[in-house]
Amino acid sequence: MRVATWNVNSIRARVGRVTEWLVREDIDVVAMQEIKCRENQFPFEPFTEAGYDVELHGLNQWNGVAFASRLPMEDLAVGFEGVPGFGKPDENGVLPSEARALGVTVNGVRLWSLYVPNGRELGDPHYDYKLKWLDQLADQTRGWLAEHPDQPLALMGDWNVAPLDTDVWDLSVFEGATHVSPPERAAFSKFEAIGLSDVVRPLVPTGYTYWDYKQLRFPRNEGMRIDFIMGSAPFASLVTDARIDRNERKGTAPSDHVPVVVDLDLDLEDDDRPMAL
DNA sequence: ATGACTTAGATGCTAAGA
Repeated sequence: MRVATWNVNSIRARVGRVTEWLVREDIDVVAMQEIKCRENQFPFEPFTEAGYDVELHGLNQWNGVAFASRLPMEDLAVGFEGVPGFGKPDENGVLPSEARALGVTVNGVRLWSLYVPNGRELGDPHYDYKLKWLDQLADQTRGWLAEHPDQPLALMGDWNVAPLDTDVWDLSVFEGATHVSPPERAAFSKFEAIGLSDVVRPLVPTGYTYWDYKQLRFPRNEGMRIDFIMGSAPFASLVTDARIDRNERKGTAPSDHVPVVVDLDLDLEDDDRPMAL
């Protein structure tokens, strides 16, 4: 099973590129972020024609997460329990919830499409929101892992954190900026502490997943590695290959992020399982 | 010159991205 994650930066502006890529690259399931539309605006037809079903969570022109899959998707989860909100409180003091998390199960593998809040600037309310959002996600994931210790799980998406100094092209540019600050990196490392690991990094040690549209960042290869597939131990044991599709940053009207892909061998798990028939 | 892209909506501007 070939699984991918891709911040598409508006599915309506990119649907041709995305569906052509899915077919060309033989992708079974893709988690998308920043679809930037509601369900009644989503371009379903090109996906259907390409053989993919779509599940999505989109509230307005901001954020929005989705899955496209040519295998059956089950157990849809919109957001996660206790997900923090952001913005103007309603009459009950409740902050609006944003469309940043969607879960599905495919072939018994639990998958999440995640769009972690950007944070904007250190000290900005959005920065605190980002840290709380990650903390709550980690807490929920820890509980889920305890309840389903043998089921493969992957948290996939745009994490908006560069965990290593080498995940940005020039650390000095990021002094006092988001994405590299110690609290953000601590929030990211909490996922490793509960048993997840970046399943792509061992197979693809270098390379970025995002380049800003401005200032010739892509031609100069001044990018950031911020899109990750964080897998549980049972998920990691299925991974046979991984890649970052840098070519998708080229050509006409690209997203500013590129797809991250992993290949899973679902039979491998059965062979390795001591209690297998 | 405090901006150099790109997107969507409330469009001829603003907000947001990272």
